[in-house]
Amino acid sequence: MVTIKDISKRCGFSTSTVSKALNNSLEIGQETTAIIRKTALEMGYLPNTAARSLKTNRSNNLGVLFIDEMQSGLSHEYFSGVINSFKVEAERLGYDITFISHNIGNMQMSYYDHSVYRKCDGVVIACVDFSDPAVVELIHSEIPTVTIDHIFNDCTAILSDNLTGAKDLVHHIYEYGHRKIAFIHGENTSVTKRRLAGFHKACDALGIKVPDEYIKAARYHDPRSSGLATRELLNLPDPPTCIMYPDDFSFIGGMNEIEKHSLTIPDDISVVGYDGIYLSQVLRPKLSTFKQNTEALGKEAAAHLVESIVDKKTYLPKQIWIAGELWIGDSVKNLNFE
Amino acid sequence: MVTIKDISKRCGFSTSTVSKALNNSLEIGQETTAIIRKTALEMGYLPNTAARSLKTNRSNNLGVLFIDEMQSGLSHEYFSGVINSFKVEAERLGYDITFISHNIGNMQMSYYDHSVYRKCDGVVIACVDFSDPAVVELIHSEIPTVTIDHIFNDCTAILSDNLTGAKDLVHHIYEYGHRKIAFIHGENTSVTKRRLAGFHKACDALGIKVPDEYIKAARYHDPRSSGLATRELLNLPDPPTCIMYPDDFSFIGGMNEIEKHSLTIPDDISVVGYDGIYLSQVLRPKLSTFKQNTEALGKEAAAHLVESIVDKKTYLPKQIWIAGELWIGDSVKNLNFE
DNA sequence: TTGTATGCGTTATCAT
DNA sequence: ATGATAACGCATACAA
Repeated sequence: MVTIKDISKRCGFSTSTVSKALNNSLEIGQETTAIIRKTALEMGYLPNTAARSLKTNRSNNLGVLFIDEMQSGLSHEYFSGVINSFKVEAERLGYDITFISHNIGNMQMSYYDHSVYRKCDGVVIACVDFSDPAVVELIHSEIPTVTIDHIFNDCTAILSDNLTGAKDLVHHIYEYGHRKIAFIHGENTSVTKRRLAGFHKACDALGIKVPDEYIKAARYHDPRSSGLATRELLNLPDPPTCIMYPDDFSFIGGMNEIEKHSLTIPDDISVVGYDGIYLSQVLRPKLSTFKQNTEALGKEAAAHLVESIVDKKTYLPKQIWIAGELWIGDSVKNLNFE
Repeated sequence: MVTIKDISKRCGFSTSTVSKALNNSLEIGQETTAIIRKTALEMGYLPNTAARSLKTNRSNNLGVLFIDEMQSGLSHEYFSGVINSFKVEAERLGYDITFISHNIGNMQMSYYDHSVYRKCDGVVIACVDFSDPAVVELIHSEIPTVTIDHIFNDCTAILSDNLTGAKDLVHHIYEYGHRKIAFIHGENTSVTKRRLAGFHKACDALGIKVPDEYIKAARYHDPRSSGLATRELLNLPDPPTCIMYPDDFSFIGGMNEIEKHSLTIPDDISVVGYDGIYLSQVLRPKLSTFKQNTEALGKEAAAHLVESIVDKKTYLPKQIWIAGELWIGDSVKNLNFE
């Protein structure tokens, strides 16, 4: 391990001069800086992050906290898309990422503790249940945080535009002639609230009456609960002609249930998903869905988190809305040509 | 931040005693240890990883290096499955994970440099192209490494049993009456070599002759190239009755091509995938495939990597083979009842 | 503009 | 069994 001391010896400047030069300090003469940087490069110098971190209390490390209730981990395509994009942007900005979780070894610790333990300069939080006290503790701590899809006071939020998403879907379905639209929603989170609001707003605007029994609760990313909800909807005396699902993945549960009823999509029943995961585009019929821009979500999250770290004194929390895109597939029957 | 010093003051023992007690050193009396650990807990002490790492040259941090040529990142379900399982086991053993990559900020560094920079105690490597010199450099360095699906001398390898996988698929296809089996394979890696070997061995054993034009090269996780290969196969004067794909994901390219030819799976053409990703099970017809045990792969990788770190002196590199499982779907037509 | 000295929090060596 | 002290590599306050 070549250290600042080694460089210092090699080129005859003191360690502090070397240190300053390597940090592009303006105190040091240009020529000196050049020499020092050159020898550092030649010697293959790498800063010792531990020493630097000990001294500066910064780690160039960003924490990533994500938990979904289904424990899908990285196989949750929406989250993994966001995280991957977050990682790319974080690395571009000079940060590594560390996953934050409860238990490390036999140490039980809170998310906050883990973040402190790893000296994360900031943490991005994406999860379904933002009411978890451990999550709240972290958000209200002195550690800069950015949330995905949830608004906290004094914390920047990167938000997928769920209101518009739900609206756009309803409008699309309406344009195809449907008037009996059911909505299976996920856990009662702010995401769900906004989607429900978008759904009802659009229905109101279009003059569609939605019977209470057309609104069913299920869970995100859980085909089973969406399957059950689907069954209830199909068994209704006056069933809907189109079902909106919590997400593309959950729709699979509905799909199986629809198959069991010997119904065909979209001829007997229309459906739409949400997310625009890869799967949605290779199913037959292709699923109509609302594509969330995971790439932009992750990138913005990293950019704002880093900004809030660097400009800690002046940074003001923001809410960044990320637009999505309606993807029209073949899962909604066009009733206009009947 | 509560430090050892704070604990030392509070309970009247020296910092070194406290340090030893917290590390369960046998030098310290049981009673003393108990007192110290209790106050540490009360005060909410968390070790400072930077200081510890600076002193011990260990970080309790494992590097994860994964690169696929298609840049799919975490959306590559096979890798993300392995990594997620790796992460879970690593955390259980007291390690955090850090992603290793080339550029961090404006620093260009090799994978090895990055691993050193982050003081990784060990690195797990999963990628398509193990011939990359930067990967080889890391593997041959003093940093303990474990590879996934590739064997290097003096480096533990966790290997999915691709030979058996290909064999099992061929046998299944054969049992369903097929004799004209084509194989679209991925890049020329050791994984591909083993699958090809398994394919040919099985065909030989079953007395199947495989014309050269039934073997097509494509790329893993790349629907486009598999689509092209599929087209070539379908346009053959004597086309195969069953096509084996590099992986489930790539199969989608073949599926589209088959659709374009107005052929139906499995009535006109049978297919099998590889991997057993979620997608394969919700396609209609359900894809017959070989499920790789990503969970076991990740877990074993973490366990062996940690073992090689802890028992650095005595550890001997191993090769761990992980069995998979044939998943029979509906994508291979049973010709026996024709 | 450059150099000297100090301390971040921890562990390890050595002495008691 | 416990304590004093040094050192890990770096950044910085201060001196020159």
